[in-house]
Amino acid sequence: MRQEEIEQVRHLPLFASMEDHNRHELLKGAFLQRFPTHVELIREGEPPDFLHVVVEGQIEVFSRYRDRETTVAVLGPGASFILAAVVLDKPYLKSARVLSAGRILMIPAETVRAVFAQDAAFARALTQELAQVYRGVVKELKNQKLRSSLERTAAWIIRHDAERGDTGRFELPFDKKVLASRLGMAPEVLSRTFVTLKAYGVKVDGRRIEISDRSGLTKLAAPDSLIDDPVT
Amino acid sequence: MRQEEIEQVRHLPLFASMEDHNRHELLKGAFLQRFPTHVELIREGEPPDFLHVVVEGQIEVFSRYRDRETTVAVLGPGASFILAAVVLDKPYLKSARVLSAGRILMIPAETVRAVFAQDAAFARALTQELAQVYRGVVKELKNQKLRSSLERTAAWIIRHDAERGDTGRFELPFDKKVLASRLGMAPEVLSRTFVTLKAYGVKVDGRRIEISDRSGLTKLAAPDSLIDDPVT
DNA sequence: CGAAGCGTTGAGAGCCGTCAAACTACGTGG
DNA sequence: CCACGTAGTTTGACGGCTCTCAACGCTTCG
Repeated sequence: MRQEEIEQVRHLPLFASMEDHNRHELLKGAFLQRFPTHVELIREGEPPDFLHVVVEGQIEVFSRYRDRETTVAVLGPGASFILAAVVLDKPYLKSARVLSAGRILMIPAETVRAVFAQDAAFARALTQELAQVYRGVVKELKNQKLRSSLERTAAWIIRHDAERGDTGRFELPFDKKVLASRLGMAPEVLSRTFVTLKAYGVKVDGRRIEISDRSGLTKLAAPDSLIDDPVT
Repeated sequence: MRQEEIEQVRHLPLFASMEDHNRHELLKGAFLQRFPTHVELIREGEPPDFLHVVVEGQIEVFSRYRDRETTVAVLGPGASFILAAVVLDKPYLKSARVLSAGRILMIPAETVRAVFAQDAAFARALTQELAQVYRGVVKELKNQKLRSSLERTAAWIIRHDAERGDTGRFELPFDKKVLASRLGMAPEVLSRTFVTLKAYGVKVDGRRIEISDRSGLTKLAAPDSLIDDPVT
């Protein structure tokens, strides 16, 4: 990795507090790799070779079972993935593919574990990172088990709007097909859900979403900070 | 805590590798408390006060939303819970109640964070523990999103039988009501699912389960180590 | 221009939840 | 020891949610 590239990633929470020479150790064996759309970066069941960090672009994390497939998450810059598999040296539980082209920082799994064993600050950063993502999955599990498709969709719209500054209008960051899978429903169901949401003041035109009756939508979704809030 | 009680918990993976004086520090402020059935130990939304470790008995971890409720996990001896909330000092995402009476080790959250900041071995143990439970929730999310009720129930039976030594017969460890919630369905649905499973050689009599056609059941459930295997 | 993929819509079926009633198991108090 | 109440479980009826299959329009791209 070039010095300039290291500068781009050293401020990520995962690396920020660690000792300089350990960060150097960690990053000197790393690659910053470009990937085109559709490439499958990792495949569930395989042993972990690299810790991946999204630097640019969008990554879809998904999982297969029989002939089905579901999207677990869509990651943007700053997010790392398959950290737990790397730490425990156990097979990936999820696959990942490039949704929109970008660059991925890849750190050899062996190096991550070695530095983890040496650098206490890094170990603590990993703990915090894992605690964070753990809570994220728990929220997603609650979202799935406790809400209907309509509620999940409404809640997603409110949350996504909030992340974009509560302007009441935004563009879908990826295909509806992916959103449907992410929300745990068939594409046809999402399509019909959008139709239903018209009555709640949600206008959908292609990728453009507009919220005209926030209170009605909020009443429908019943947002809950213990499910929807990304920071709590 | 008495010395004798400390002996009972010091060998848990969470405490095994840490320095003696830090373990002492951690445990000296801890309580080993008895709780009767039905008591609600923690309530989602509240700030974390103690790290809880099950020493004896059964704990149901669940979550509420609107007038609904779902069981996230049922924990037995050796399991800790709400570790992530304690580490990050953020509100509990889940509630917990006593399913069958027992004893809980309660370590003040403040102490956990203090020792975490001091003892590198403890920090690493936390990382591993969190990585482990993280993977557990991911598997559960896949289980929910990728399988039908029938498949989840069949897979649960196979897995639970395997944990008991593949004898082909075992007793439900808790009420069917709880199992239904754990598996993500209404009690009535579980009841009907058991009826359907008769055709696959599963006999249900009260709490007694018997598997007579393992291959048929396996074909139905399509067990997947990346969903069902507790150690992978 | 044609092919391929996405999104929408319709039709139909199956899965799942709710409500209600009846039955069972269990523990408590008389 | 029995009567009773409570909670868990089962069953039926019903409706709604969600999935699948299929057809069609639209956009994109080679």
